[in-house]
Amino acid sequence: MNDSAYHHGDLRVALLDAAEDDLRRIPDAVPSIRALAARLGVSATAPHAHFRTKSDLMTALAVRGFERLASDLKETRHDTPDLTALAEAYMVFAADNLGLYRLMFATGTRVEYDEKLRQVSRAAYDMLRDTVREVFPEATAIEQKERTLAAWGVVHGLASLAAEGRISADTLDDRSPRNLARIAAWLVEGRT
Amino acid sequence: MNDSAYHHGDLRVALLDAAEDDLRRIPDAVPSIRALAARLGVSATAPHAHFRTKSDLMTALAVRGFERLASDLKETRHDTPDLTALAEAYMVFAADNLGLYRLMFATGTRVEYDEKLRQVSRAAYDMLRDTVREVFPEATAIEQKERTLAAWGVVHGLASLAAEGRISADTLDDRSPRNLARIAAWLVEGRT
DNA sequence: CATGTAACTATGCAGCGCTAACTTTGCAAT
DNA sequence: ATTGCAAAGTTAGCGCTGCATAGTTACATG
Repeated sequence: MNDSAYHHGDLRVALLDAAEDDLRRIPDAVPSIRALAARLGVSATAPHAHFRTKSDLMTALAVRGFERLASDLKETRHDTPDLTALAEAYMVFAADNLGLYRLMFATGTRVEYDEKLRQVSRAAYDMLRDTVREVFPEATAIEQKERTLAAWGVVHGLASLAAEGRISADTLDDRSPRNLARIAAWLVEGRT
Repeated sequence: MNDSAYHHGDLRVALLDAAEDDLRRIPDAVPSIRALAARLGVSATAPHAHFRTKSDLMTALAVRGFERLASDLKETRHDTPDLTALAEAYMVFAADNLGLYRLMFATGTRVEYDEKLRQVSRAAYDMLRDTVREVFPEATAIEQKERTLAAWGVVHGLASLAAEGRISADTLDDRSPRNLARIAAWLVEGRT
């Protein structure tokens, strides 16, 4: 609430915003703490007061990512269970937030060590689980579990492959999020 | 062939071996050139004569990874087309070569800029494509393409999620490569 | 008004990738 | 055999990184 040199106001949020902005502009580069600090006009070690390690900053960033992803998924889901629409929202998120999406599933981002992260990533997963349950109401509990996991796998797999540029034009003509979602949902729904 | 201080013998291969060994021992850490050089008893900049940049070293490592993956897949495939067996070989490779597998699909590893890398990763993909074709001989060309991509997506997706520790015990009881492969193949084959 | 604490600065360390200039070695052509 | 040259390796050094430590400032609270 104050713009004097000291006490930036909300450096914590400003750091996350700046990092996310960097990630959006150059998805291939991992933002550096020092560069973020310089950009915000604070000393190189100021961020350390808000994030003990760089990993903590990245985890906080991933948390925001999962919150936004869950929010996006929720928006498409509230009316009627539609696996294709849900998958498309997922693909669009991955494509529109490439750097952030990579970070969310990066090696350094260890779900098991951060309760908040586990919570929000679980929330996104539950969205998918509920939809699968509604699409296959007659399936056994185990089948629903396995189909949910398989659905997550194919959606995340295709999104990741697309994100890393692993799907060549030769492999698939239309590599749009919409088409990738169609293929994923087609497989999960078991059409032939 | 010579162990004098100069002319290590085959520093290039030794670097790749050492890096792979590091990756196997600490899958979460990216090997540093300087540390590799120190371990091999050469100066910090000696590797530069064989790999212009670190990215080049990583790419070469990824190439070896894809060669081994393709070789593993080939071994399971030569007799009869079996999606489950192929998927299991994939899952086992990912689990047994965690660090290397991550590297192969890491952001820095850009298939589009390295002809050799494109070639070997394509070879692994073709293995999957051929099996899908044999399992669904009556499908149209487009359907085969899409099912192959979907199969790759679910196999890679589940392998990645497992590799990053994203599948909790609550989500799936048996997280063994074998069971993950079973689920992936089950989805691809369209059983209900 | 005193004081403690959260937020920030300054300094410095070790490690990183990479460049540049130089030295050693082995091979190949004369 | 000698020479010349390119490949392989060395040393020195730059700029960047994350992080620890110690000191400083500002605000909130008694």
